[in-house]
Amino acid sequence: MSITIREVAGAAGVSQATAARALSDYGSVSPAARERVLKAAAELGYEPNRIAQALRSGAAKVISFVPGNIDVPFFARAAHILADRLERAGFVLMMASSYENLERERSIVEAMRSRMTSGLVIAPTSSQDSVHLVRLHEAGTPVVSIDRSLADVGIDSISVDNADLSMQATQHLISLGHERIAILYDSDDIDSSAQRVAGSRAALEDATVRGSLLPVRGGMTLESAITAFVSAMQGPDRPTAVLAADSMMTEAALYGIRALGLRIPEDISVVGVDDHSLTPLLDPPLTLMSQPVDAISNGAVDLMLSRLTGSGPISTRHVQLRATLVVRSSTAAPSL
Amino acid sequence: MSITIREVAGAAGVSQATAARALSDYGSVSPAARERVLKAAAELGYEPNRIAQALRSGAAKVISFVPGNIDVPFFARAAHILADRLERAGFVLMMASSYENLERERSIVEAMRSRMTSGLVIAPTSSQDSVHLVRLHEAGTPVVSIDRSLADVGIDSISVDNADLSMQATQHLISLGHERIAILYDSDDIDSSAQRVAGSRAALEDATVRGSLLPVRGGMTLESAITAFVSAMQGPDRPTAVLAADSMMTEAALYGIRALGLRIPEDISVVGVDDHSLTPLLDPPLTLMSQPVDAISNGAVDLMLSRLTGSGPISTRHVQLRATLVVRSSTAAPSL
DNA sequence: CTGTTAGCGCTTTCAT
DNA sequence: ATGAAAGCGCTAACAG
Repeated sequence: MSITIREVAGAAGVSQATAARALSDYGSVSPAARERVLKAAAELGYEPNRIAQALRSGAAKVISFVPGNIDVPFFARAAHILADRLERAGFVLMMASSYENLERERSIVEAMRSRMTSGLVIAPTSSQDSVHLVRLHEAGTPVVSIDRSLADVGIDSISVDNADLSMQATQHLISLGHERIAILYDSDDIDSSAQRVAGSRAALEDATVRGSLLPVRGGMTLESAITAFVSAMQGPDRPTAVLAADSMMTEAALYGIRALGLRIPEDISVVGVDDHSLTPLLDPPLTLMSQPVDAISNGAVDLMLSRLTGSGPISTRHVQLRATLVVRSSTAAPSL
Repeated sequence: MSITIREVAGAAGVSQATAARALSDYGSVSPAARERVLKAAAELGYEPNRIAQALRSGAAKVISFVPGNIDVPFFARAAHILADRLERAGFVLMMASSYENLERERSIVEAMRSRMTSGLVIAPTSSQDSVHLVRLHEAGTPVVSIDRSLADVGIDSISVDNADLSMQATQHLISLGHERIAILYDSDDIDSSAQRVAGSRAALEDATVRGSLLPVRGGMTLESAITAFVSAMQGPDRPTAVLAADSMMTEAALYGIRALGLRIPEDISVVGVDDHSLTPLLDPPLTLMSQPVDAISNGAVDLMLSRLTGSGPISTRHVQLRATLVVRSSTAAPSL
C-alpha cells in the first residue's frame, strides 16, 4: 500500500487534520507546521489518494469526454486539446465514445457519474433525448455540449454554425455555376446534419439562379454511405457537384466517385468537411469546409473551467463559431 | 444526492450487508430476500457508488490507456477497440496521451494510480526509463505495453515485429531494383524506430546486390521531419526510394517530395507505414506496411483481462505480430 | 442465511 | 492554530 496522510502527519509530528490542511492548502496552518508537513510528505513520497478525496469531497477531479467516435479526426483532435488543457488545470480526462448510440451514451454517462466525474464534455448523440444529461447537470455537475447543441435544456454548448457552414459551401458551388447539387449526410436524427441540409437548401433558395438540391441520406457507416451515394448518382440528371456533410461522408463520396469512374472536378465537383493532414495530398487536393476544432475545444474547456469554479455567466451559453472555406482543386465550373 | 445501498436495504427490510450481498451477488442470500432487494433497488433507481466501492475494495474498475499521441490513427483506432471491449467487461477506459514526453507520462501514470486504476495499457515513451511502470506493476496492477516493448522488466507486451516490418518493406524495394534507399524515422531513442532502421539495414546486407541505406532522422514534429528529409534528398546520389518508418514520417515524406517537385514513383518510390482510410485515395495510392492494429489491441485486452482475473500465464508474455505489405502504386522500378 | 461492526483515506466541523 | 472525532458509501470479517 502507499503512504497515507496519517503517516505524513506522524512523521511531521502533527495531527492528521493539520497535515491535510497543509497539503491541500486550506484553513490555517502555522508556517512552521506547514513546512514540516511538506517536508515529511516529500521525503515519504506521499501521493494523495484521489479516490478517498473524491468520496469525502464529492468530486474526483476527473472530466469526462464522450465524443461520437474517437476515430473521427475532429474528435481525436478535440480529445488532444481537452486532455492537454484540463490536465494543466489538475484534472484527468476520462473518455469513452458513444459511437452514436443513445443507449450506450446513457450507460457511459452513468458510469462516469457513479465515478464522481467533476464535469462532462459531450457530443450528444440525440438532440431530443437528453434527460440523462439534464439530470446530471441539475445535480450540479457542469455539462458542456460540443459540436452539437441540445434542445433548450439549459446546457452550455459550443459548436460550429452548421447552417452557415453548408451555406458557404453551397454558395461556393453556385458561384462556380453548379445548379444540380447533391448533399450527402448521415442521418436526419443528428441535429447538426439536419442543419447542414437546411443550410444548403437555404443557399439554393437565396440564389438568383434556380438550382436544385438532392439530399442523399448515407446512414451511419461508410459502406452504407458509399452505396447510397453511388445509387443516387446513377439516377437521371446527375448532380454536377456534391457537398459531403462530414468527414465520413467525405470519404464515402470520394470512394463512391472512384467506383463510378468519375473524374474530379471534370465530371463532378466535391466539397468535403474537416481538414486532415492528408487532404491536401489527395488527388486532386480537396476543397473543404474547415471546422475550428481548436477554438471549439478551447472554448469548451473555458466554459467547463468557469462552471467548475462558479465564475461563469449565470445564464446558459450557446456559442457558435464559423467554419471557413478552403478552396483547393476538387471544385470547378461544371462542364457543359 | 443519489440513492445509497442503505436506503435500498431499508426499503427491502433487510440489513445493509444483505442488500450488498444481493446486489453484488456474493455470499449467500435467500431467494426471497434477494428478490426484495433487487426490486427495491430497481424501484429506487439505485446505482452503486463506484468511488466508495473502489475505496473499500482497492480497485475502481477503470482501465487506463496512455498512448503516445491520440491523434495518430494507430492509437485512435486502438483506443476505439480497447474502450469497446473493456466496456463490455465492465470497465471504463480512462485515457491521456503522453505526447512522447517522459515527464508527462510519469505524471499521468501517477494520476491514474492515485485513482486506483485496475490496469494500465501503455505505449511507453522510453524503453529505458520505466521504473514508474515497474513499480505500478509490482504493486499488483497489471501493465500491458502496446506498440513498443520494454527492456526486460517483466511487463507483458504486444507489438508488431519492427525489424521484420522494415525488412519486408526494404526487400520489396530491392526486388524492384532499388539500390539507394532512404529510411525516414523519428528518433533513435524510440525503440521501435531503432528496430526499423536496423531491419532495413539487415535487409540490404542480406541482398545479393550491394545497396546502400541512407538513414534520415526526422525528429518529433512533422515540420522537422519535412526539413530533414528535403535536405537529405538534395545531397549527391539521391536515393531512388524512401521508406517512411511511421505514419508521421509518411506524411513528412509525401510533403517533402511535393516540395522538391519530385514525381512518385517515377523519380522516387515511397513505402509508408500504417493504413488509413485516405491512403488509397492519395496520388498515387500509397504502398505501405499495414500494422495489425486490431490484433494488437484485442491481444492487449486479452492479456489485460487474463491478468486481471489471474487466469493468465505466470510468465511474462511478449507477443510480436507481423505487419503486411500492401502494394499500391507509389513504388516502381527506379528509372535509369 | 443474516445482522453487527469495523474500517478504506480523506475532509471537515467542532472544540479547544 | 490545532486536535479529536465523525463519516462519505461501500465491503468484508465475524458472530449468531
